[in-house]
Amino acid sequence: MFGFTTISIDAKGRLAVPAKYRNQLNAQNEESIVVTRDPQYPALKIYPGSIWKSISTELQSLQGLDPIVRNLQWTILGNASESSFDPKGRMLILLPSELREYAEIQKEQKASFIGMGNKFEVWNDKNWEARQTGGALSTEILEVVLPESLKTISF
Amino acid sequence: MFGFTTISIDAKGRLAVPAKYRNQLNAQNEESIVVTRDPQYPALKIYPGSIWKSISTELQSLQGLDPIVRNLQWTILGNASESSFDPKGRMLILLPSELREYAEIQKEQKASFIGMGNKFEVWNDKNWEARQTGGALSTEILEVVLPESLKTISF
DNA sequence: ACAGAATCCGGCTTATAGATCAACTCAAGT
DNA sequence: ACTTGAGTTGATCTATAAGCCGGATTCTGT
Repeated sequence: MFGFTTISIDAKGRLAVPAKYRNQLNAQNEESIVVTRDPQYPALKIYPGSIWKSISTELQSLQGLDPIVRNLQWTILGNASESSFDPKGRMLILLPSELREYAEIQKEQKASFIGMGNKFEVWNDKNWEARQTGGALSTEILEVVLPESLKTISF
Repeated sequence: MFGFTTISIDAKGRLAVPAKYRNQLNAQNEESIVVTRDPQYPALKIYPGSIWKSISTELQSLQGLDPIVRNLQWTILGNASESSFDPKGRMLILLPSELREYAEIQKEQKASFIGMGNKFEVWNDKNWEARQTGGALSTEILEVVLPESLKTISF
């Protein structure tokens, strides 16, 4: 589940998961996926159900006194939205408007769907292109110094 | 799997893997290969399936909030494209247009296919020649300072 | 509570990109 | 010179994305 595809967001703010990834998700018996914020960049993360389960469990189990940890819990857990396959094995995700805003993705626009192995990212395609060529994003990159407790989680 | 061959990209942006390498891949029971960006130079990397598996697994497992790590994940995982042998044992790879652009390889042009042992590289043949003679590439080389966590991965 | 409006969700159709299949030419070796 | 295999080009076909439409459901305002 690698590589990227340019997809279009329809007039209703929906995103269709590209078939090549869908097929693999089906093959792995994944029944749902979860969309949430990327904690650093103006982008969205998409996790297959099983991956989400382990990441969210790990995040929840962390003690909540460290401000960075709490922030991560809010942004990742608090913005999660689950979708599942339709009876024909297709998947059309309705991106909640807060997530669309966060990732600067408008309706009827192009977006980049990026396969990162066990998870995916969705970018406004202009931002993705800028990233690829080393250009500036419209939103600043956050500098994050991670506490030890997070070093083992790969978001 | 060493040495280099000059190959040509056809009008549709396709690349045929030279027979001498193909045969060795077959002999090693490799069933697919993965093309992706070289993280430093305007060139493409081609990994046999098994090699790709270990590299991509290592990359994914790295903690994902470090900007350098994420950049590597994006460029390597996010640009990967898999191909497999056809029934006759031949292999014709369609190079995605973004990869062609990145490596400055145009349709109907020559390219250099370089065997590096357990992986291959594909260069615009002018750039390859320039590299060989110490001349300047048309695109600057990126300076990359690798964090310790990446020192063990041989891309 | 009801009506109207807006939003959400599924089905259908069509243009297209990409994968497969096939054929031709060239080069090399016997 | 003939045969075989490789490289290259061309053609076809299938799967998919995306646009469109209509029905259903929820929300809102009166």
